[in-house]
Amino acid sequence: MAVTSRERVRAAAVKLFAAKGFHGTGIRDLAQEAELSSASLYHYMGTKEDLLVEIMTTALRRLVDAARQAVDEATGPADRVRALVALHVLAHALRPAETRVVDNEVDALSDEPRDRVVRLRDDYEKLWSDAIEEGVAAGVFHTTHPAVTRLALLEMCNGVARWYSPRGPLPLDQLAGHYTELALRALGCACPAGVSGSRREREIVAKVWGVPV
Amino acid sequence: MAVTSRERVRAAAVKLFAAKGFHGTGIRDLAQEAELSSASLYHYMGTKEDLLVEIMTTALRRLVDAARQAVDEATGPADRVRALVALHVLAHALRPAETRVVDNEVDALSDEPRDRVVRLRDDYEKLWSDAIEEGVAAGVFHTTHPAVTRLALLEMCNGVARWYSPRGPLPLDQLAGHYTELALRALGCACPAGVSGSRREREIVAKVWGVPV
Amino acid sequence: MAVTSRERVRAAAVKLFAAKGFHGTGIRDLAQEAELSSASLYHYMGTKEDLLVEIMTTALRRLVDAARQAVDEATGPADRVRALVALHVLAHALRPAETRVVDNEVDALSDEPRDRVVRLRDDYEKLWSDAIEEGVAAGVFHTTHPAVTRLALLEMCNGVARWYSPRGPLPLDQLAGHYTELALRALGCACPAGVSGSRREREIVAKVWGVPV
Amino acid sequence: MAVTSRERVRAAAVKLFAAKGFHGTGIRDLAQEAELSSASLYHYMGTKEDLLVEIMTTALRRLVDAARQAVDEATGPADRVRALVALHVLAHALRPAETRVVDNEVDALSDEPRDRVVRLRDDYEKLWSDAIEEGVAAGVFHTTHPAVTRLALLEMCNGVARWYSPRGPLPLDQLAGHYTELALRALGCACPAGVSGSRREREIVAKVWGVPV
DNA sequence: TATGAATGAGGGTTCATTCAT
DNA sequence: CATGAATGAACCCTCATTCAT
Repeated sequence: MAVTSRERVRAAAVKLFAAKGFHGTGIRDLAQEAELSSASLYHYMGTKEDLLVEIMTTALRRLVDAARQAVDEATGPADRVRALVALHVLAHALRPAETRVVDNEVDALSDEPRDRVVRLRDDYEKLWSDAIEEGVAAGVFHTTHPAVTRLALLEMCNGVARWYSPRGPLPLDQLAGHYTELALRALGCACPAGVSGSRREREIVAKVWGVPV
Repeated sequence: MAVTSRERVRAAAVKLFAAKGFHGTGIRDLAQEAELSSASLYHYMGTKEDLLVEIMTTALRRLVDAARQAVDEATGPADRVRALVALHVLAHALRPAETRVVDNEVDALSDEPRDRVVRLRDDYEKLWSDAIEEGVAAGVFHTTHPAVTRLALLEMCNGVARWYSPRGPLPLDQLAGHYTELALRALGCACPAGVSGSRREREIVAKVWGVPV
Repeated sequence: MAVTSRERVRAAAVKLFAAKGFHGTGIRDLAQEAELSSASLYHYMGTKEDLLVEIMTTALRRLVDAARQAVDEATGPADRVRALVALHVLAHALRPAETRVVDNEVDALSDEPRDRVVRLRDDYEKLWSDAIEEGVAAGVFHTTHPAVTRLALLEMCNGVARWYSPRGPLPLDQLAGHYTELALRALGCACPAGVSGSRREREIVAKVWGVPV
Repeated sequence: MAVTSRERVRAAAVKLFAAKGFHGTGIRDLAQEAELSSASLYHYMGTKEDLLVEIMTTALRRLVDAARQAVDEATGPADRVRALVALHVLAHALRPAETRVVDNEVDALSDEPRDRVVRLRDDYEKLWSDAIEEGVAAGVFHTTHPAVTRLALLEMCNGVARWYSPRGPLPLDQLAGHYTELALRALGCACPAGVSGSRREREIVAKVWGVPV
């Protein structure tokens, strides 16, 4: 059950990149947080940027995997958006550090890895636009600028990683439910009453992120 | 109507802090962008952090001023929220650099200036919470967690600064109108149809930011 | 008549690269020798390698310039070789540091600058092979492998930079004369008696290197 | 006839020290070349410098041993110099890596081992000066500065290690013969015609270096 | 025999900042 | 007003080396 040095390095990077930004985090900060010498860090990583890339791609791949699964299981566009929102919010609430890094540090990447990361993010957002457009086509959603709405909803949900605290008054499932309601309302959906909870998405998050949620 | 060096320095900082972050921007980058030597910069600024503080407080003060004015002129909670959203979106669309700095670089500040900035931001958000709570009390809005809703809407609108382009297909007033609609819907307001446009907010933005909008 | 910092940096590099090799010389060594902080070095140089490249190309260009001039003025192959040898020996005796860097540190260069340096060296050696081949064709020299002989003679003369001391017993002109004799003998030239001294080459060296020789 | 790890380490060091210099070669480079981990290297060597010392002293001892043998067998000063030159050239042509390390990396040694190495080199050069001075005394050689001539000839022959390739057009014995001729001519010896080939020296080299030459 | 883990020291380079001119 | 010169501290990263396994 030992925590390996490798894991400590990664955890330190996630924590500090989220808290102080990539450029605001020094190698010595990472070393101190990981309880290693700065030279030892380099047994477990390539460059500092490699570490960032690994964190971002892993996080994004998990998000994509989870979202694909949730979308596949959902029935109809409303439920699909509900699932996407719930998943996104839960992921941001439970993994705020990783998700903040993903949301804030894209500009810190150099060209090649940024392209790769952006491509992954595009894959993810495609799931959202498909669901939204499908709902619009089906007459379930009513929004004049679906692409803008998608961006607005995504940003709205991203914010959760910035302020949510598990020690706060709002239980996770209510948080997810609230955001789901906000999103579906914003989409002009008459359906909020009929949509289910977010139990299934919690399972997916727990499984994909491999933690006891 | 010459542009002073002081203005060029400030503009350079706004642009680069927005694009690469405070820690990602070097004094030499600023100097190059401002077409000055790095030593000359120090005739127009204190430390690099002073520059950041000045940018953030100015931007926030303008936002607060504009918002107060808009709120004062508005009639009823729905119109108040509409005005706040429109103003916020317009400001983020027209001043994406300043607003991105405000939204992303708070963590780069040291304790004392951060407190001041956070206090300003709290002043601003207070206008939002007041409007929302008033609407809830009046039975115009229906949301179970007004505070969460406020955060969600603010983040949603912040996103505009990340992607809006004046060269895109969406005119500014439609952008503002769309976000207004999303927000009021999310608030469970039956009123969207009855709310006016965003002409008045454009005037305020133009005046407060002192630019031909 | 002040010595500028820039000159001190260059002089330090020439001295230390010659004494300890490029890889054996640290930036901090250079700084100490130049009586500057290591950060200040970077006002006067690009990278450490840039400094090496500049030293090598300057030295080689001077050698080529001087040699071309000497060759042009010389009369006949024997005198041409005599002039080349005398010039080479004088340059290596008077500028041992620069010439040792040129002779020993080519491998320390990365691909692109190495190619440039090698091309310059080839230009220089071409003057030698032309003179030798001309002499062979004219029946003045007798050597079965002119190319090998050229390499042998060049290496022979390079050695001067490794051991010659102005405080030693051998005056410069005798040094040059001796090497001239060795070279012409090795070339199977019956002429040594008839060739002049090295006064003209000393003038050229003095002029090209810009020093009171 | 397996190649031991110890031998692989030594061979790697010889190759890399010759190609990139002592300071230009890292422990990790050696490990990679020897196909071992960098920690494992230390089973077969002391410090990196110990490795260099061992390589240099071995090479120099072999050179001294071979030269002594060649000198003992030679008859008269001309044949003695011929043998020394042939041996030196053959050794440098066949063992370019070792000889380049000996010729170029003396400055990389710290004081104590450098003294030892220099002493060995002096032993070797003594054989040359003895032969030359003997020849001068006997009236066989004619050179006004025998010590300078010795240095010139040694450097001339060292150069072979820098450029000779067994895949080139010049057979080894002709190479040796050519350098022999150059040397004896430079020494003002009327004898070149009468001197024998370099077969015996090839045998010595083969035996002392323990390889199929 | 062999290596993964670990590190203090140092590598080259850039940082934000000051100051004399 | 403007800057070249200058620097201590820090940057990311690699160095040669040790040691428990």
